[in-house]
Amino acid sequence: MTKVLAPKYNPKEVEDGHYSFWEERKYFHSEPDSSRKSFTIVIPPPNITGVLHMGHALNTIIQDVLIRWRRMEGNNTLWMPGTDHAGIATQNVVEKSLIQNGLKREEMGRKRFLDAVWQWRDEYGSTIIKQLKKLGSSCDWERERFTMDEGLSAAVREAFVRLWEKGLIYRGKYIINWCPRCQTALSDDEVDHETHDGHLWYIKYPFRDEPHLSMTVATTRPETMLGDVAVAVNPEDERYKEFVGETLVLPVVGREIPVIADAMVDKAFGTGSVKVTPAHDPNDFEISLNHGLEPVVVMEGDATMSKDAGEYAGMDRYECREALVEELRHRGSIAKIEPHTHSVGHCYRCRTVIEPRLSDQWFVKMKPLAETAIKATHEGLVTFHPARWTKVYLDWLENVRDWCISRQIWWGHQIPAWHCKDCEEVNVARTTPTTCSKCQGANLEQDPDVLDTWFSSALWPFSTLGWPEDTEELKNYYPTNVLVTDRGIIYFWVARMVMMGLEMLGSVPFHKVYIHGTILDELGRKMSKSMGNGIDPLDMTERYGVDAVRMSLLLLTTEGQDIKLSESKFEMGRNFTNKVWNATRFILMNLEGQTPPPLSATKDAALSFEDKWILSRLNLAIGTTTAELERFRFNDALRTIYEFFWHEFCDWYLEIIKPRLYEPVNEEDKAVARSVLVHVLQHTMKLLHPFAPFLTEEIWQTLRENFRENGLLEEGVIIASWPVAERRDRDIEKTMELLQEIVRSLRNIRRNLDIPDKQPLSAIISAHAKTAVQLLEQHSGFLKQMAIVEDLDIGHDLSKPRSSASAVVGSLQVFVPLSGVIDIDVEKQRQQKRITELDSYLEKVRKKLSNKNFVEKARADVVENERSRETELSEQISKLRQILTDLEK
RNA sequence: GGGCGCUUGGCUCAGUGGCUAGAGCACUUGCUUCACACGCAAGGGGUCGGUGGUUCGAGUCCACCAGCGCCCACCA
Repeated sequence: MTKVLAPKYNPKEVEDGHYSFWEERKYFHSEPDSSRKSFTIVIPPPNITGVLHMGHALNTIIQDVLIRWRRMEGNNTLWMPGTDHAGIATQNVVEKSLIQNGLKREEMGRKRFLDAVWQWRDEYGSTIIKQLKKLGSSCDWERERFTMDEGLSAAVREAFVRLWEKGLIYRGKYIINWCPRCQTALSDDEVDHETHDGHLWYIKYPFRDEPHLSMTVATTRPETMLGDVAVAVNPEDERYKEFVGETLVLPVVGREIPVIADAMVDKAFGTGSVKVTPAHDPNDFEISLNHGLEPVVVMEGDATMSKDAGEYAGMDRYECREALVEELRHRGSIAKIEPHTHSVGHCYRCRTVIEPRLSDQWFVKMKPLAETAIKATHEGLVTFHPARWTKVYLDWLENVRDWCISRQIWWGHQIPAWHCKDCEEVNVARTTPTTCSKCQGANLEQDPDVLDTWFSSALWPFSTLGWPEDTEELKNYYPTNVLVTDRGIIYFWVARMVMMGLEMLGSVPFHKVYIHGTILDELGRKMSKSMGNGIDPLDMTERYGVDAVRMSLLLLTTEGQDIKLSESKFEMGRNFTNKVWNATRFILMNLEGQTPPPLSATKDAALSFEDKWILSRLNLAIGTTTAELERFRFNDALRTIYEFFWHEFCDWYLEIIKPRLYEPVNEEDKAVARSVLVHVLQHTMKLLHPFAPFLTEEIWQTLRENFRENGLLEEGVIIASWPVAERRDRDIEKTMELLQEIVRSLRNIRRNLDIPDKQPLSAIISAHAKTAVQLLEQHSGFLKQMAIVEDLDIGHDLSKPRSSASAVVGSLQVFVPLSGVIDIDVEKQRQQKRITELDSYLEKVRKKLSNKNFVEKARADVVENERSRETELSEQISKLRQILTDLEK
């Protein structure tokens, strides 16, 4: 008994069921298997604090398409999932929630706080994973990893120790980026620069020996003058040469500071003389090293002024700025204040203005690592898609600075270094040491800092596969094939993975990097929580269905271009899911519960014209879809299927075969049509499966339920094989094009002359060539049916009946005699318009052909093509002119 | 300051130097036709930001310009 489908596709009814079905069948699971080609993607691990947004959705859907497609192709496919502990972000979130319960991190202590974070993680950390599943992600969930789980933590330690042993990790006192709110160091990449409208304060520093004279320095941060230890000028600067070596007195503070010469000073900026604040500015720190100056720290970690700030101690940095400027103004020390636009660093996690701070930190020496990565990239071992990102990535590697990896937070991988309290030796070890390697003392204390989250992320492609153990997984799945991500983390993540992969395993972690576009709102702005301009992907899946969301996004995904998204875009996908659903419904209804023989059992001779045509087009669609997927052209791949299914299969094939189904000339012909229907449906469902897994699975299973016994579903119960393109028949495709054109021209006449859709026409088609007459006669049934023509007269050089509408199709003429009233003016207008149109084409063609250079230099086939176009166009025009003349009689 | 991307019909976007520049949405007209009004059929609408160049031929390559956007930079 045939299952009757509802007239509308209802995604909600089927989605959950199919997902758990796939999981139960272990459809997503992969085991190492050296006999098969593997295809691996590691997911960009979302933060455990994350909530799914459109960016994740797009990223995930793209990976799922690639994975499902390659799986269907027969690869041993692994999509490795997991989450990232996201050090600072998570610590911030948990701290906030604890504060609501009156709990402060500092009061709780490290151990209790970390317990609370783990608890939070167990409770909320898998939210995003559930959301990824909702989208249909076919990850191997049995292998899910977390950057802080045991195995990955071991990998982090191993990597750290190896780098330390090679001298690629060092510790020291430097100026780093400090977030006063998160109270931790950040790497250069974790600082977002924004342009601010600020001021440039010009402050006069008097000479000690001649207090009525002074040097003027310009600064954007007057409060840091409390920590000034010198004034520097360029050694080449004639204006100041004579002052080098003199002593100035720092206003308000009263400290005596020297005038020094340093090439780092830009003569052209400000006054050409600059205050030197080593503890609070990276350049000044460098200058101080060259000149042996002792830094004066005037600010604490929370951006309040320190005791060395004298009377300003305890004030917030901006409060201090205001008070100090007021004081300077009062004393007459301000020469002038100018408006000044400059860029200000902000913490990428909390937006607080970054403070350069002098402190002890751990660093990775990047140059040697970068060089290896650059080399591997030049050798083509890693390619970017689109290719332009290669340059962005290489530029970063070439100018890379050392990476500050220590963070003064608690949530993360604590640095595997133990400080000996007796001899100050730093013991770096894979396992917790009990005695100092230098003095054998047992007074060891682990470094309190944790590692930058991106340190563990950099190991992700192999730590998730069991490294540093020598696992079967590593042998089978590493290097992975494709990395799919967004341009925002090329430096943070992609480049560092390449470096670490090469350093730890000696090979790149992936061969291709696909960088997809960013999802923007309707106005082209980034979607953000604070602006409230986001579109919630889960809300969209509720309203339109997962497959509709997937297909809509993929139809918008051109190679790497940003996507301006609005809710209405999802209608495109939903409409298509419904179209597919209804075509299936139609097919099932017309199979009447009977099982057609597989197409392979049907003789070619039994196939009719339209059968051969649709099969030829199917083969084209299969080939094109596959080729476009290879190139990461998701929109073109899906558009191919969309076009084929909707505008060829539904619009033409389903329509033309209706009589064969409803009033068949014989049962065999009906059975053949049914076989073709099922064949095309099955193959399109396969092609569509990576894009719309739920819909296609539902249809597949419905077919199976109905035809359990017939061998139509050769792969069993899950869509599991990718179709292979077979031969096309171009002659048939060409004939079809002609027939379609004739049908369209007849429909056009009908509409233009206001003939009701159902009223049958009489039509005459005149051809000059005998072969054309023959061909058309063969297909007269097709024409009659599709254009609703009752009497069709096809013949050699037939003449136009007196009162009739006409059209020229290729070398043919189509006439529709109209016994009743025919509006001559409408018909004349129609013909005139067409003549004008063709005339302009003809003009272009003639222009080309009259160009001697074109005829001589252009490819022969191009010239030949233009020649035949000229002939055809002029013939068409003259026929149309004749028609027009007749009308005027 | 440097780099990159974008500018094609009303809107959102495709478009591998040469098929009459396409699609979805919107629009117009006609259809409650027994798969689908989340539909069917027929249409209207752009000369591809500007200028110059390369070429037999440019939306497609090059240069410059303009507007929009993104990224990078030790702009005291």
